[in-house]
Amino acid sequence: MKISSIKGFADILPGEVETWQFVEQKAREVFALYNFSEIRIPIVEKTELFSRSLGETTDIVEKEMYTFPDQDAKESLLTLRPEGTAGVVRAYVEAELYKVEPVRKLYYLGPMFRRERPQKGRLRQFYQIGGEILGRADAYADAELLLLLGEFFSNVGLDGAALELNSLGCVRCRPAYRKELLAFLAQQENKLCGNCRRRMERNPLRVLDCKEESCVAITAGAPSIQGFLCQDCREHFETVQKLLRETGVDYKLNPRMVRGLDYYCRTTFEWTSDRLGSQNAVAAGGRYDGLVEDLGGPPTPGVGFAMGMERLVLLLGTREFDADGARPSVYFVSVGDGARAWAFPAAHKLRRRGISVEMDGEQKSLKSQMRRADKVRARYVLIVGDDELAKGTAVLRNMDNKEQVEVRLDGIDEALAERINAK
RNA sequence: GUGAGUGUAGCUCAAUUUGGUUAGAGCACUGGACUGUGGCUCCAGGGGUUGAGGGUUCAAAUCCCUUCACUCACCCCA
Repeated sequence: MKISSIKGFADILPGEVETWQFVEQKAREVFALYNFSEIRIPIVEKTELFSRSLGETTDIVEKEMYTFPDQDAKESLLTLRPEGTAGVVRAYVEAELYKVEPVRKLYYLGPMFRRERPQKGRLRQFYQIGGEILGRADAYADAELLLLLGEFFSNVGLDGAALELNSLGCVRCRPAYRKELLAFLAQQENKLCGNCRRRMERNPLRVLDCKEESCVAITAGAPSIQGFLCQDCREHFETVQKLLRETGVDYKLNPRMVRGLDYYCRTTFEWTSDRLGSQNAVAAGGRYDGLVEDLGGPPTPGVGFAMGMERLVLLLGTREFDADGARPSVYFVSVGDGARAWAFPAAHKLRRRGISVEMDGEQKSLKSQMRRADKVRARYVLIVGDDELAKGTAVLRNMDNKEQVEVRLDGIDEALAERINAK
């Protein structure tokens, strides 16, 4: 009976993993450029961390988390992290990072878990790269994060992603808007779809995001959050936009954009692509000024984003990345037991000098060993047979230009090292 | 959680409409032509419980039922 991977959990195999490595490397580069430090946090946390930070009534907390009791303490529930921000903030508070330096720019990358029905660009274990700026309330922080993302997308060669912006207001001004919106929706409640009627109770802002045609028509006339922003929120949002314009970042305002997590306030954003099917957000995030305090830290503003790696990889495609690193420098072809006995320790010596060597251990025909060498794209082949061994020589063949020379086995590692490093 | 579509060799697909000998092809793999020299060419070979289980039938990849998996969409999100 074969065992298969479980639904929504995928392997990333050679041929595809190179794209992932490329993306990760570019991400580390851009984070370094903006002075972010990496943080590594656990994959499992207390359930309470997520229910408290994301919001009890969000879909994630209500039905998508992998939650289980710990072995010895049945009362304590654990959860596979469904997102990264909660853990980062928890760590920030727990290690009291704010005491030494309240402003922290952190990034993480790794797997997240949500038990949803898999589809294009959506898995149950999925990977995110995220960045957070903690301790800064100024609009420059928001804009910096957006610039970083734009820079990253251009560095990995992603085009066609569009940025949408909105402001959700803050604890001071959002309630008034919410009330107004609710009053508006209540007037036409019977014309809204069933979903939206449910949304009115949980999160009325979500109704704005409905794709149902009738709902879109109704909400077209709904009051806009923009009109309700308090002075501070309005100025903040205007500054963010001004900074984007000044740095030449294209964006579109989308007053209907709503985020799914309760902790967001003020600036929210989403980078989308129309090539992703229905899960079109490749990166998204926003400000979460109350979160640190909610999790037991001092009042500390924050802003962050998360990016879906499989979605990004989907967009980049498995294009050919320069696989030179995977090319062995030398392939040892040995004919005869004596030759093989010589080849094994010789390969070891070369590898210790930093030269990649592949060898055939099966003593197949010369032809098949050559084919193998060609398949793994070896630069050189060193052919050693018992005849050569007796003479103390070997044949070194350049696989790219077919030139081959006879070389002495004495000091072969030096000779090879020289030749290969010269290349 | 709901709906639809698809499951045949490692991969891409034929044969399913109209049930009928031994389920084919290309690519890939292994070997040979070339007895110690890769790619190209030619030849040969290995590889299948037709996703699984049950049913109908003289006969099932093909028809029916069940189940599983995958995919896409709803929902939601990155």
